[in-house]
Amino acid sequence: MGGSGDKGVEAGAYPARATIRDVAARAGVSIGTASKALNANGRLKQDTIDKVIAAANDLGFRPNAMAQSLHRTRSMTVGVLTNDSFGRFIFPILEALEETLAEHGIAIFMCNATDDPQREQQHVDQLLGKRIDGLLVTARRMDRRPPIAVPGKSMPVIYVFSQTDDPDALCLLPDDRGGAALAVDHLIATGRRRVAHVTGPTEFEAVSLRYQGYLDALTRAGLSPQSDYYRSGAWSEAWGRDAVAQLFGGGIEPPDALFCGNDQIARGAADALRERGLAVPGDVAVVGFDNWDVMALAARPPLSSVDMNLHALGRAAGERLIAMIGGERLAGVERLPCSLVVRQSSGEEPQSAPAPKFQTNKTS
Amino acid sequence: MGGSGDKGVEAGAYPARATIRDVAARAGVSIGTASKALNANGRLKQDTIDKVIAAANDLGFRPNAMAQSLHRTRSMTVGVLTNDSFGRFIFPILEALEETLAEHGIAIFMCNATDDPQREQQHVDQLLGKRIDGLLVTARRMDRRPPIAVPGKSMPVIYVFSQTDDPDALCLLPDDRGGAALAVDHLIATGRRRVAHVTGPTEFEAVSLRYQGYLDALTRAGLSPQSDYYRSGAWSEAWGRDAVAQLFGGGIEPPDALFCGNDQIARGAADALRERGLAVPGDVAVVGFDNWDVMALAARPPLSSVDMNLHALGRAAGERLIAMIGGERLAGVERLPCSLVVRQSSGEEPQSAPAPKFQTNKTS
DNA sequence: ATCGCTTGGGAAAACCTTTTCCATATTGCC
DNA sequence: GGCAATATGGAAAAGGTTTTCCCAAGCGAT
Repeated sequence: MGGSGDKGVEAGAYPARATIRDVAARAGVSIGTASKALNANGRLKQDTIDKVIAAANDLGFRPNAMAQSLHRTRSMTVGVLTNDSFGRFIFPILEALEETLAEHGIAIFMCNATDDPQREQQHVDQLLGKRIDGLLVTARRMDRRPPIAVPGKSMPVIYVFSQTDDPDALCLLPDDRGGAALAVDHLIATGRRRVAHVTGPTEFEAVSLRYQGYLDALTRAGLSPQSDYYRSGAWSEAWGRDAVAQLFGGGIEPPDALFCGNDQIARGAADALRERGLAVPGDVAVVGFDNWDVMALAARPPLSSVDMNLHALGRAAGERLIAMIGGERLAGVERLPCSLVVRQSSGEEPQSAPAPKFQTNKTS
Repeated sequence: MGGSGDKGVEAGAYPARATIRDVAARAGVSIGTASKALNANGRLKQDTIDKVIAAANDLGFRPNAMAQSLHRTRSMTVGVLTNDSFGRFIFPILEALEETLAEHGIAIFMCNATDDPQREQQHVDQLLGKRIDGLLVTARRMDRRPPIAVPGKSMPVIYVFSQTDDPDALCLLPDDRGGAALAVDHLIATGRRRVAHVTGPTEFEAVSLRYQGYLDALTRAGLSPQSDYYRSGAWSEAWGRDAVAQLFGGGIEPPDALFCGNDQIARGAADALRERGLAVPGDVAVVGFDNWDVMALAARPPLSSVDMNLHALGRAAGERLIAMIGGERLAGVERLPCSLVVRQSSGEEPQSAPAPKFQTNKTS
């Protein structure tokens, strides 16, 4: 192993990597021939091919992908630009995305702009220089982000878990509305009639979408929504506890179910209910949103929760991006189905069977 | 904006990006001159420079980084290989790393091997082809991972938040032992004398290191460790609650302080103590580890906790990598200091002042 | 008017690989 | 033995950029 001599290497420098020229020299052939042997391309004697491959192995040769890309049309790289610093929602998406793209031999340049437009522009410039074949943008979800300026529409751009106004862009999001409806359907199906919705700050689009889903389900069941039962606050456990104090502190008829905007609120609510002497799910059923294991499984009892299927979202993003790089034109907003994971906080009985999953219909 | 004609573009294809040849043609100069103008390199008339820059702007020209790297020695990219899927510990590290490298114009290829040695090898091969200038490896921390095989030691490799046996490699880790001692010192300094340690599975090196730090602090204070006070279990809230039941259920003299191996254990313990009618910190002080906001801030009361300063770790990793790319030879295990963040779970009184921070000494 | 210097800009090599086209050598056939 | 056809491998261009080297023109000085 390792046959490259260290003659002339200055202290501290790393040895130059073998080129196809070195391989050709060692095999005693021309570089064109070496290339053909390594790529099984031209018509060569088996003996020659073997010689070249042996030489390449001896030298630990790896073809220089940049030189290759230079006259392929593709660089086989894409950029991922996150606006928010990488958060817990982005991780599963990224993981699935990386997996999907790696299957196609595509590598990912990872950039983080932390909401600084200037840094964002620098990153985009750098990525353009790298000749990425496509760009994937994720951001905090509160606001629609301004579109990325790609000169001359020279490559496909996908916004995932984030949205923009550019009508030519493709945006991939979870179906918050459908997911919420799924949760409330389930609560109603298990006999609850007074379902309250405790959720996060109204500035989030997700909050209004989930509220819509909540209304959808109530309407479908012939129940009339009650304004006392809609409570918006922070995305925190503390708010979940506060909301329970408000809802169960007298003055209004207490709900028999809580659909919470996220798992932290749900967990806070569950804690507060227990501390009030109310049984979950006996007296009040609770369903959260996000299916964040750290919260949902640690809560007492474990929380039923809506799963946004972020892994599937990431995989879909990868597939769409590959399709677009291949020339397909996709645009618009695509919402992918959520699932409901039922655990004890909404079940009649503690269940031991694997939690059933229901899916929202995929909406385009 | 965007002057490149769309003549001859097939449906679905993306327009070719402008090259320096296009710029030169538009400015009426040779490509060599165009290059010099854009890089402020040769001796050119100001007028010529202006013409070239104008042409480049018109065309939205970005130099092809791959072509540039072809005859620079540097590709200005590094690889990041995670072994564990990206977890919550890796995120802050990555963020700081990205920030540090971006400041130096270095881009990151992100790879995830999910513990599959074959996928890992594929990724390394791909990265070698991309001619990355350096490689950064992170992994789950339980075990020392086998070293990455880089043919001919042709580039620097850093293991961050993970360790390997390769004596030539540099490993960057938090100083678990010092961090633990910091926590226990603090408990002792605030008057606690019976400090128990409730921690995670013994297979984790971090568990034994933190235990060492716990012993260090006790010894320093002239307290003799009591074996009943060392409890190892899972990294979960449930285990924190169980441990409290064991420690306070009778049979042994109850401790007056708990130093927990992570924040989840600490939170579970705090909950269990409260439910037993014991005041935190009045009767029992609690300190966690990780300073994971989701746990530490949501606990009642908010948890004092040891912070591993992962952001600093990521930044250090970036800086070391840049130094090594520059030719410096670094190796061995470097442990970076942890901090203690004091909140109410260990304070005498609820404090309103910003939490003080103490740092462990940096050990090399 | 000639020499030498400075200034401005072009030509071409180099970086690494692939691919097309050609040249040589070998074989088969008449 | 001479020809064509095939098998094999080389030469060179292309891809985009930087950089070195060189040439031409303009200038002042003698």
